[in-house]
Amino acid sequence: MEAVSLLQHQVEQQLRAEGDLSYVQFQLLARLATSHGRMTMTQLADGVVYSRSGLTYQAGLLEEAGLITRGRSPDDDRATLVTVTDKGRALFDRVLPGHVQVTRRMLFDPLADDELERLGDIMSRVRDHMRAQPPRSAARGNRGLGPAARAKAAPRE
Amino acid sequence: MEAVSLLQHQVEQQLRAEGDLSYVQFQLLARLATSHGRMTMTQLADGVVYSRSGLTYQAGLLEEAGLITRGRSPDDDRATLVTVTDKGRALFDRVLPGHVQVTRRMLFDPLADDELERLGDIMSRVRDHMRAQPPRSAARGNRGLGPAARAKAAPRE
DNA sequence: TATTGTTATACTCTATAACTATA
DNA sequence: TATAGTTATAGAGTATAACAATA
Repeated sequence: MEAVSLLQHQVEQQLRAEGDLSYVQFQLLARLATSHGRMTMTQLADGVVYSRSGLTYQAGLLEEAGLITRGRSPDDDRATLVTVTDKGRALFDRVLPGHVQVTRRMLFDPLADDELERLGDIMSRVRDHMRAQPPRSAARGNRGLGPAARAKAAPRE
Repeated sequence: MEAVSLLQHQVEQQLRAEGDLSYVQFQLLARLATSHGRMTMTQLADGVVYSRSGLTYQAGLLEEAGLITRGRSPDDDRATLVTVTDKGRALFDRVLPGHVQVTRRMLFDPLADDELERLGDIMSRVRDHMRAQPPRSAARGNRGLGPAARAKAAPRE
């Protein structure tokens, strides 16, 4: 966990310094820039964010910054389709090399090839296992964000 | 990173539900409960927190909750010695089993013994490597919290 | 001069609940 | 009745800068 914390911190520093992005924002941008077309908010949220309102907030920031666009879906009038703008793509492209560099320097460099491969295998399996875990509290009004979101627990007080 | 995110989220849920603790607070408590005597704020911060004020804030919460005590160090009048109270130890003991259970269920269960061992080896080495990395911006007024803290970058604006 | 720690402050982010609108 | 998304709001947490006190 300490290694992860150090990595996350460094990654966030780089993203903030070179693109004024949080890691969550970078992930959202990466999803959109990597995918072909548009995505709904729900699709976009999956695995990145644990509440709907959290995504709305982040999407609001990204839209305000001109990195994404939101519009009604023609298929489903309830859904919002999110698209990366050229500016968004440009920012992603501008930030990505530094991100790769940090990741490499911090995580990949000290590992031998077979170790890195093994790490990937292990963590992929762990991820799949976690996604398949039944949520602890399957509270109502809290569905539609995938397994990760559904794992959200009861209110604090 | 997704696996880590899912794990962290579940761990935080458990700690919040069973002990009303954040993960940072749990880590601080764990350090103190595990160590024999008292620790200075600086020692306590190492590897857990990235700013002095952040630790002061968290220590304030823990003290207010009666989980720790802060007092002047006899050796160094600048330093603050932090001690776990009985209540703090009790809370840690109460929360720990659930923490172990979550960790086991989410992370350990899907792995074979040798895989878990390998994961430990790999991540330990990664951690050591990261700790040894030279900070990107060795800004002044930002020392004394160990390598992790020193990695802190320039102000945002 | 450097280090330890605190405080004031500003800001980011997250989450719950309530709500609108569509399927 | 369920789902998609937004809004209002409250609260937790973090970090910078300025500061006081000691080494």
